[in-house]
Amino acid sequence: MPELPEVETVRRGLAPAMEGAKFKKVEARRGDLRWPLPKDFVQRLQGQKVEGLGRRAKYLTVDLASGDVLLMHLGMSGSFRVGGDDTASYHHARSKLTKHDHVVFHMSNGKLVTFNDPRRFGMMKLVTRAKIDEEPLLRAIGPEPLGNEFDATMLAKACAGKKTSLKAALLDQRVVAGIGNIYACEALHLAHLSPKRQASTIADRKGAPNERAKALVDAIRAVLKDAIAAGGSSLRDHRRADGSLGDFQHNWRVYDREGKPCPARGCKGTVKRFTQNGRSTFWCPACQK
DNA sequence: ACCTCGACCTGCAAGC
DNA sequence: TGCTTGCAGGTCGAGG
Repeated sequence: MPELPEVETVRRGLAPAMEGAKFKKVEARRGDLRWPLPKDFVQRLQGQKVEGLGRRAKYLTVDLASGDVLLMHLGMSGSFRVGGDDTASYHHARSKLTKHDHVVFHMSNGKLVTFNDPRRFGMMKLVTRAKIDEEPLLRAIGPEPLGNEFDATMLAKACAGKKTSLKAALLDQRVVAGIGNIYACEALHLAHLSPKRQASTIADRKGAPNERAKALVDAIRAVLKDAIAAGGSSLRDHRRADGSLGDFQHNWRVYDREGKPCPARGCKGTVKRFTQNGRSTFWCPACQK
């Protein structure tokens, strides 16, 4: 379930298992993810020390002492599992593998980190850190919504002149990083803005932000922060017995709540669903203008 | 250059 | 019970 908050939660869950440790052994059990794993994938990882785990948009970045960066994306159905200390035998560890466990990292600290992805829309790739600014997958990605550079001025400038809908603009990773179908719906609802509204209407003719742009920036920040906080608590308190990461409880306002009462204060509306750019949009026509 | 849509995959729930 | 259909949190790349 990977939009920015989920990926950030995964990053925080993986950090204690990976940072400072080396890849003792890497198993590429199934290399045909979104793109094939490079043939030197295992060789370039094994023996390398992990200096740190980062995130850019919905990508996880693993910085290696070699100067390589392991770039990973969860696609639609990717998740990680952190196994307990691998003091048991290799064969015991193997016996716990399940269907769709495509890549397994045996870390030098005994932790077992397993990537599972039924639909295989996820990906892993090795890039050179010195050339990461040239990486095509990252090059065009817009500002981090929780970073300092993201504000109403930026968002309005990115949306100015756009003929497409506000929701489609939020899903465009070049406009702002890390928002997916759920948090686009959630942020628009919190900001009381219609997903159908033309994106350019959050800016004036010169591209300067109006009140809508400001409300949307605040809403985006709020829903993402809340979701990360929920993920963090889930990581601490409700972590599944098998250590799965990337899957936790949400309390959505409108997403997947078709027919339910609108949660906005004082609104008597009902949550509706319709298809927009091939994807489900959930919203309240009564309070989202 | 912008925008929309198909394609990539598997699993699951709902309907008949 | 079994079959079919539609839908799922992403995003690249083709084509208009």
